Amino acid sequence: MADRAPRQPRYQRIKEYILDGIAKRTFQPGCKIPPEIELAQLFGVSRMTVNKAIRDLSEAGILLRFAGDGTYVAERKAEAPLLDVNNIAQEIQARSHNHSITLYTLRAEPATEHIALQLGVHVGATIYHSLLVHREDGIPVQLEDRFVNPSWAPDYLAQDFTRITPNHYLMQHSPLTDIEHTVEAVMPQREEQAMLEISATEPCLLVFRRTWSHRNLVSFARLLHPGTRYKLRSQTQLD
Amino acid sequence: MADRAPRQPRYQRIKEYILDGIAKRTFQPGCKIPPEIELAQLFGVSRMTVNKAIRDLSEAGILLRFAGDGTYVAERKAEAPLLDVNNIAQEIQARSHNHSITLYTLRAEPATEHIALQLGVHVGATIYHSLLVHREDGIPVQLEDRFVNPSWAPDYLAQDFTRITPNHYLMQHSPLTDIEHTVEAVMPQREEQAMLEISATEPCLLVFRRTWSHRNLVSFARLLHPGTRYKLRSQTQLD
DNA sequence: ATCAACAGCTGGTCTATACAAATAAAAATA
DNA sequence: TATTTTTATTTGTATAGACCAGCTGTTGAT
Repeated sequence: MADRAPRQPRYQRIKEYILDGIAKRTFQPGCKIPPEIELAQLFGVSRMTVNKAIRDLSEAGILLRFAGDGTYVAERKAEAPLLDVNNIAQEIQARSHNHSITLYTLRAEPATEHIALQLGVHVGATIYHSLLVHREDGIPVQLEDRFVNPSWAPDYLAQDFTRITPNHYLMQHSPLTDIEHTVEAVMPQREEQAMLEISATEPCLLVFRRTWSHRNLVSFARLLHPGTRYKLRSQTQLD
Repeated sequence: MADRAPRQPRYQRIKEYILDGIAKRTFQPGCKIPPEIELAQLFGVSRMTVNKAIRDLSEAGILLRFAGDGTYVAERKAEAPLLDVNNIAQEIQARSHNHSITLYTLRAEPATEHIALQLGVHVGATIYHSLLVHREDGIPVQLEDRFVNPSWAPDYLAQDFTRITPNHYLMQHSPLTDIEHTVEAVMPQREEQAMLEISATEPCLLVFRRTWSHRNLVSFARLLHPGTRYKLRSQTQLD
């Protein structure tokens, strides 16, 4: 039991070499990197080992491979897709518009069966609940109905959510490690129509979002957007 | 130009064997699949070839591997990230349901101003247009209205889209390198209601998708999903 | 000048083998 | 019985070599 040193695979060094080269601009986006056989000689490994390293980077979208031609550095990085979607305040500010919040509810409640299931707590356990509307230049663009597990955000109720967003507070206190989204189209309920200042016939985008911090399910949010005022957008580069 | 037969790699057959087993419930979620060496004997290939097949499925989140133990069928369906929502056929098959297509339109047309803008061609240029409905066990789940740049998919009109999906054809002929999505909630038009067999009051998820292959804007699709029959789902692990 | 045939390069796949590392099950020990 | 050690199994990594298919640039013919 002496050597607990986790021996690093050789292909790892090659991956680092490539990634370093990209970071240091030795390998610029769009340029061709040395062929497998050359890297194999350079590192003193077999071609298949180089292949493993390059293939990994290719599957990760960092490199583009063309049989008979060569391997190229991808132009743009794959962005974390839906991350932008969560920070609506940032989004609005990026458009040079004014972001404001109307707070409707902020309190501790017992968890209903549905909420308990989503948050992974027992029915009746105390959870924190916030309900607020995000506005862009005064116009409602998102109804945020959020349930938080008190264990991972004890000071949640003490925050001033007319000044900072729940998302902002949570990000600071329990770093986001996992997100789950589901998106569907729905018709708004009566109270929701009022808070979003829309008609009963306007379809809405409903986004459910659950966020984890190191395996802990921190919060569960229901984000409702008027169909005519909001779009989700994402751009990704694959391989 | 004799052999247009795209020789299929051997590991592909092994992947299909596994995926079939999962679809047919021979390999149920959580159960262990045969070890590499056994599959190698079964298919008469070397272990490394089996390794490639299993590794691919593992990286896709369909299988879970444990050194010294074995390979297991993943419990949760690796839900496609929102961006992967492209392959609706695969999604349906993963649920062990029947996927079918009703084709409404497949023809060449002059590009309207809007389409030209989206596809990056000149107004009036000839583009290919397909309109079809995807069904899950006979029930419409997606209306696919697609416009394709003929330059990157010359044989598009010759395909039998009741058998393969446009997406499948495009993936084979111009590997996907970039995707752009926008998502919004809308009410369906009259004709759309009919094709999706829904009522005029059912909100729909409208997904615009543009796909690139090595910088070339290949296709522009408008995907309409009945709100009550479809959800987008995405799960992201950050770090 | 244009086009077709060819050769060389590059990645894609595959083999047969080998050893390492992790795990589970069996065996030996306290 | 409970714990430790051993063994067998399984995946992970790695090699050297091989052939194929697609791309590019060159050569050669028209």
